[in-house]
Parts: sequence; C-alpha cells; structure tokens
Amino acid sequence: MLSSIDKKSIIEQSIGYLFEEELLEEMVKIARLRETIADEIIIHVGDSIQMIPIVVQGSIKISRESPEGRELLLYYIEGGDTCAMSLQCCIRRTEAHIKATTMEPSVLLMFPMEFMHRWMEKYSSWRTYILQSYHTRMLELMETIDDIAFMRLDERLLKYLTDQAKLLGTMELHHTHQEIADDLDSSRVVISRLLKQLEHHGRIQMHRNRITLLHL
DNA sequence: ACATTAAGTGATT
DNA sequence: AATCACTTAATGT
Repeated sequence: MLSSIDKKSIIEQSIGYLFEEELLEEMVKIARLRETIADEIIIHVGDSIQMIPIVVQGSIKISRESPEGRELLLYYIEGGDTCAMSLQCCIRRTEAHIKATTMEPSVLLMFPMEFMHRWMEKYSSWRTYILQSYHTRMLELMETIDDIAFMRLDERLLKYLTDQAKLLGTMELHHTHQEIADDLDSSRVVISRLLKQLEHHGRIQMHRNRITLLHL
C-alpha cells in the first residue's frame, strides 16, 4: 500500500509541473489513490460519476458502448491526463456516456467532484489544464473518426497494434483476437484473418493469447 | 479424460 | 467485411 507521504511525492512527480503550489497542497489533502489491476473497468456506461480521475501511472482506454453490447475504442488516457468527459458528467450530474477500462495495472488520483466548481473559479492552472485536456481529447477523437471513415480495417488493425505497443511499452501484446475485435467493433473471424495476413507480411508473430510485434 | 476457450477455415451474403 | 457453421488446438479441472 502507498502511504500518504508517497501520495505527496506521487502528486509532485506526476502533476506537480501542471499546477500552482496552493492547488497542489489542496490536492495532497483530498486526493484518494486508487490502484488497479489490468482490465479493470473504472467507469461503466450509465454510472453517475462522483470522482474525477487523473491517471498517474499506467494507461486507460475509453470506449463507446451500444445498447446491444457492441463497443468502439475512442481514445487512450495516460500519465498526467484526465478524462474531461467525466468532468462534464460530474458538473452536470449526468451519467457517463463512455466506458473506461485499465489496460495495465495503473495508479489513479481520484478527486471528489465537489471541488471541481471551486477549482475552476479559483485556479487558472486548473482551468488551463481542463481546457487543454478537452482539446487533446477532441483531436484524438477526430483522428479516430478519420481512421474509421478513411482507413481499411487492416490498416486500422495495424495502427491499433502499434498504438497498444507504444502505450504499454512492449512488443508482446497479450490480447485475444476477440478482445481486439471488440475494441475495433469488428468480428473475431475477420480479425483472425487480418492478423494472419499481417503475419504473412512479416509484421507480427502470433501465438496463443499473445501477439509479438516485429517492428513499430 | 473431458469441458472450455481460443483460433482457423470454407462457404455465403 | 460480416456471419454461419464447423474444425482444430491449447488449456484448465
């Protein structure tokens, strides 16, 4: 377990450069640390969100979910980032429209939502951070839309694999074909076939429950 | 040994 | 590119 002394140094190291002293001190007082395992669902669609998360370690994927259970990966969040979407949910007290899943064991800072309003008014560094966050998320969202609209599925798949490898910092991906299909809103059969093509082209090596990327 | 889950394949739309 | 129906392979109990 991480002690509160660690909490302070974690905050200083991971987001210290982003905010003014006063806000950082406040954060140290009220933040809760949450440690997760891989593939833990942080936010379900329909959840009402009470806490704003900031990722300090690890990575999280954000996906859309249709009522029929179909899914689509929208973008990732990694160190120092927050999910601006959840802010809106907090402030407006509406329910989550997305699902957040950890991709590896991760550490999150959780801030109760009652502070958001005050921080917005009091700290310009917080306003800047939130606006910046919205902006980058928007750009990533547009990139994803472009990918879906203009790329063939095999290109999207390759991009997905390299993105995952970069994010997780490893060339060994422990994904099943089904999981990949879910993230790309495709079917397992199609992904299996495309992966086999990629293997023939010397881009990857396949093993059971594991894919080795040969180059980025 | 048997059941379960992951992955491969041919045919059809 | 998706779906169906089926096979084969790997893994857990």
